[in-house]
Amino acid sequence: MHMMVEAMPGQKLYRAVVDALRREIETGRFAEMQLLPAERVLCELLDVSRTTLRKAIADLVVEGVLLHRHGAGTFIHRARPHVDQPSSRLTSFTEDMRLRGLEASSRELERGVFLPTPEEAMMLGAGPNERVFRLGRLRLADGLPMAIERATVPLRYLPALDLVGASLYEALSARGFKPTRGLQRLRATLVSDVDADLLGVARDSPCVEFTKSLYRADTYDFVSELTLSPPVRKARR
Amino acid sequence: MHMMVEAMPGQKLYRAVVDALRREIETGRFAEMQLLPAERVLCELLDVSRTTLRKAIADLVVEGVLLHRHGAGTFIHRARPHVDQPSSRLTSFTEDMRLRGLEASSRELERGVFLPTPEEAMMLGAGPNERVFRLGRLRLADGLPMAIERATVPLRYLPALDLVGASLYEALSARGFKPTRGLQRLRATLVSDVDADLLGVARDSPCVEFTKSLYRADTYDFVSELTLSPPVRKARR
DNA sequence: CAGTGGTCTAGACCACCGA
DNA sequence: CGGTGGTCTAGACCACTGG
Repeated sequence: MHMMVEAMPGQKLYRAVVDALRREIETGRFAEMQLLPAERVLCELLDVSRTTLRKAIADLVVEGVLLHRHGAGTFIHRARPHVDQPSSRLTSFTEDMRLRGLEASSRELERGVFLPTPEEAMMLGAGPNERVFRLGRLRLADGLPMAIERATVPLRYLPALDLVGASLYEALSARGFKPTRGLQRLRATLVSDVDADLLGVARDSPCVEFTKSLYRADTYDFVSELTLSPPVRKARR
Repeated sequence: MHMMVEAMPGQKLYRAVVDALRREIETGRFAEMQLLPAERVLCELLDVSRTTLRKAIADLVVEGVLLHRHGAGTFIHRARPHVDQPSSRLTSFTEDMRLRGLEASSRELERGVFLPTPEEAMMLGAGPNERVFRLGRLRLADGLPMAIERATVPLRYLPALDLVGASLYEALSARGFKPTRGLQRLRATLVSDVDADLLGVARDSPCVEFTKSLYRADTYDFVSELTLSPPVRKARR
């Protein structure tokens, strides 16, 4: 009856529970169900403590798979409106441009392994000596520079570097890391000299800086993007 | 020696611990410190179980106040680059415009208590009968419509409605809810008929829809914003 | 009211960091 | 190695939901 939640050595029990629950919800005996069995029932089924079970459930709630309702029960979040692919943002530039009738392209600016800047170390929660992978791209629409995308991610989350192709997110996904939640800022700022040259605008031009921090479970990485207040040329339809 | 963490009746103990820690970090005996005392030490100081203490610490980590480092300790996140006021986004329109040399203004479109749409109910994790407060504003720059901001928040997170002034975030903060993390989407879309009229553009004009979901701890609310691909008139400096 | 999730406790052991 | 945070347990009581 155990529903089998044996944690492989080195694996955390609650992660095994997360997997087990996800499995049962998607294709197992909880498929078709809208309401998860009560926690105390699940504890017996899975043979884990309630604390462990709740830790697992909490993860799935953050993921958007489950939904708590205090005195009512834990619900399975079917038909979620925001299933957004984790990669949707990084690929969306192309999509955005396409919908405006512009052709998107990009030029790689920087790619490699570095020591994090103090700011990065703080944002990533990484040690000052823990190396990070950095990828910077200039984004163009119909050949016109539109944005600069930068992504920095602690090395430990990445597979072999030569496997990192155009999409950093694919590489992350391959390792099982799917950034799904984020903290973001959007604010006016002044474009730096170097960035100004790249974008082909006068330095100190007003710009919108968009910084997005993605994190997953207990850790996170971040993506920063600098978008020029559009050099929109002509109305398009 | 207790450092006084008595939870008022009806208040959760770990919230009291959160407050106590925040106080000590900002102006108390942990000011100047970079490394928080060990958890087992804090447990004795505060006279709470380690579980409760960790729950409190976890909240502060989510808030960006503290930072975990496994075998090393729990650090105080001083000089955070992203201290963003929770209200920064909602007020940032004004700031953005100011930096571009434009004068920002706004017109209130909608304000009141409603039943949530099914989509909202799902996003907010609210019951279909739980009422929500909704606030919509048209944002203008030098009198020109630039964006539509909408915010929806479950009523239970708000104080008396007549206390909700121009800033929904201030009202939330007053109740101790500080949305600090978010999931966001940014995508190209077509502006709806009504919105098109409001913005004074032809319907089906290309637009960028920015949807931001803010959540706090175990629940969340959301803010949605629609920004017109700028009707930029003339270069400004 | 019975049943649910939410909080809290005390204690044990594991995994990691740094000197 | 000692000290730190991370996981896990078993059990208790509180707070809310719904019929």
